[in-house]
Amino acid sequence: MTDARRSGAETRDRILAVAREHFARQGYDRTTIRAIASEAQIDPSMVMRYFGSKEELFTAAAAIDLALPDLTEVPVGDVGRTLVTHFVRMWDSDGTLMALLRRAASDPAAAEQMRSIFAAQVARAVAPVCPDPSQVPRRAALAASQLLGIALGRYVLVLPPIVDMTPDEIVEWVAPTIQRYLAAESAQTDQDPDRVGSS
Amino acid sequence: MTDARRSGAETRDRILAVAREHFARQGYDRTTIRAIASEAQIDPSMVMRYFGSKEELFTAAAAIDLALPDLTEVPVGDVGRTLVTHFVRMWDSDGTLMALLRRAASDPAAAEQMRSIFAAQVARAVAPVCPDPSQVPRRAALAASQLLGIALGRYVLVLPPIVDMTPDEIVEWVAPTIQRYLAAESAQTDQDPDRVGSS
DNA sequence: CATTGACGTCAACAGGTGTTGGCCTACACT
DNA sequence: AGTGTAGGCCAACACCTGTTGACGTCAATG
Repeated sequence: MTDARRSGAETRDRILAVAREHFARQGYDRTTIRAIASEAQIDPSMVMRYFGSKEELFTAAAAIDLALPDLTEVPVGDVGRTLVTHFVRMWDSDGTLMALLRRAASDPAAAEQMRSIFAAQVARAVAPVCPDPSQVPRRAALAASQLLGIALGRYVLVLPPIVDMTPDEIVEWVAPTIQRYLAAESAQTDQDPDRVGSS
Repeated sequence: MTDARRSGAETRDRILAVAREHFARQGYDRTTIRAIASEAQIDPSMVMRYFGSKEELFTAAAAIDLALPDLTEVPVGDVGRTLVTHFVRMWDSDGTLMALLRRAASDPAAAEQMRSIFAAQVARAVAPVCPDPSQVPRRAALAASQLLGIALGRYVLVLPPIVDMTPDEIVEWVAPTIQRYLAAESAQTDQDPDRVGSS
């Protein structure tokens, strides 16, 4: 009857989109294949046929490209601001990273995925602005901790004061932190307080 | 047979202890009543009798007292350092907070619990050191975001660079951030009046 | 002694889960 | 035409989950 035959690759994409949204909103465990299939107007078995298993579906849905800007082309003093702006924008437009973060909270495999993203993308992008190459991982991790902390508060815990902040306000407050973690000469000293916050 | 009759309140505590550990390690969904009961050497139904439901068991296991120090008795400049030290020590000694954090990642009720802990304990403790009372929630939330971000990186995601840091090193790097969020005159300036670089 | 009540076990229910295999149908190709 | 194949649905399997109720059994209490 109503067969509504569809293109195949098209439904595959539709499943992926719905899956991303569900994973991002409810986390891995509470997301069911049946729910995804239902919302994608398809039979659950089709999800299996396309992706093999729930595990593989998640992996496919959580493939992430942070699309980090080339920091060598950014004035050194603007690195913090640039990164915070980038991440806030990314979180607001795509729930994929949130999905991964949620799952990482209770699944070691997803945590491993986050670690590899961190190492391959964040640490790499951030390297050129750190004073001491040997401290790149540490500085990158500190910056990541603050950025993820904001994401946690804003999208997962929904802490009202953070949710109420505009993207610009977040940038204003957090950028100096990232700037210090990445570019300060040492833990305790700021790099050049007089120049922070130009604009 | 081997009845090994026990004191009651004692087994209740045992269940609670095992539950805390499981919730902290695996999160809420992946923790099963059966597993808890098994490790506590008891029948699953006893867990229900003592706590009513898995939900209530979690609530009982996640009752948290942050035991925050009285910041009015701490030199203003040491507030950041004091708080970071306190939290790092707390995370290392008790997994309860981690259990709650993990669950909050996928369960709105646990997130709500975190919000109330935040409002009742963090915001309250932090209030006296903020310059502008109206900004207390925002400043407290920013501080919380950084502290939770570190917890996330160190205990949940297990980012090597953060795990490798000693508690003292974490304090060294993070304390200035907390200090600025709580006590700085504005987002962009450090608290030291001499360094306020106005244009 | 008898009875009560707390501590504990056992077995089962009811529902939801990922996953599988069989079957149907429309389209493209020979 | 006939045929293969990809897209799709249905029903079921096997398993695990929280939860429940009936049933023991020991100790203390009247």
